[in-house]
Amino acid sequence: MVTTQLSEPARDDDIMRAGTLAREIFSDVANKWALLIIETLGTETLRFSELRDALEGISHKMLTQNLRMMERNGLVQRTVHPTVPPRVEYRLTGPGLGLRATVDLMCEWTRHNMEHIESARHQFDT
Amino acid sequence: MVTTQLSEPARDDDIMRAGTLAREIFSDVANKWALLIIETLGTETLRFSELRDALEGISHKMLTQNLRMMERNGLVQRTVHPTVPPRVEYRLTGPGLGLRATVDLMCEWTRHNMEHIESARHQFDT
DNA sequence: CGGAATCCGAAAGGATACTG
DNA sequence: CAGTATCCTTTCGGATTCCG
Repeated sequence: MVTTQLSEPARDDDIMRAGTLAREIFSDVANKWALLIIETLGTETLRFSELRDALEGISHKMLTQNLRMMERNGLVQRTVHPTVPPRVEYRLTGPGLGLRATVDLMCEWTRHNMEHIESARHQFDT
Repeated sequence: MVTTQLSEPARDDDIMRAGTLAREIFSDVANKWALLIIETLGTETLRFSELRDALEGISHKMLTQNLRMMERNGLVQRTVHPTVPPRVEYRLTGPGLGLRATVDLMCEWTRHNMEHIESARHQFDT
């Protein structure tokens, strides 16, 4: 019985293999709310409530959850002003801004292709 | 009582508002498996089983589900060869390849920033 | 082989209430 | 105002089985 595996051709994106750090980060990043938060923040500094209002449809819980995760990954910086009532502001870090550039392109792609996609859907649904 | 709202400054990414077609498409696209499938397909033509093997960790069900959705959105083309056993091949369409360009950048960003992210995580977890 | 359908446990996510 | 915790419903997603 042969249990040793012949090593694969090792494609460049093999780095996205399951269980790798890259795949884990990608899974954090490649989710609807995280990307929309990045897009909404842009180059601005926004308060928690401003973000919540801008991101229609997000719940209080989802917003805090995603902001925590993004802060942990060093994508957003969280600043607490010790006033009363408290004022907490969020803004993208350097890496966050870098990621934003790619998200911008994805949004641009969406705007540019939505007509085509809609017609593809209608055609498929028959 | 004033119920009419003063119209907002109308930022450009207001197009991603909840309930819009753009937001809906973005939600389809901005998910882990869809993006990994796009990245895996690249410019190749792959069979269902080849895709499943390449995408470590995806289940039979998730793969079909995502491929159906992506086919419906016109991102992938599905070709059935009427042989026995059947042979089904997938490849990115024009729009799919366009989206792939942005996903490539996102993967590149991940590779480039993973060290920084990992240290940010360790620092946060204290 | 690729796909559909079923079942079922796990996880996501909303609503609410409470705290500093 | 921002955040946490709790409860509870919905959805996700894996395992399995059957069909072309």
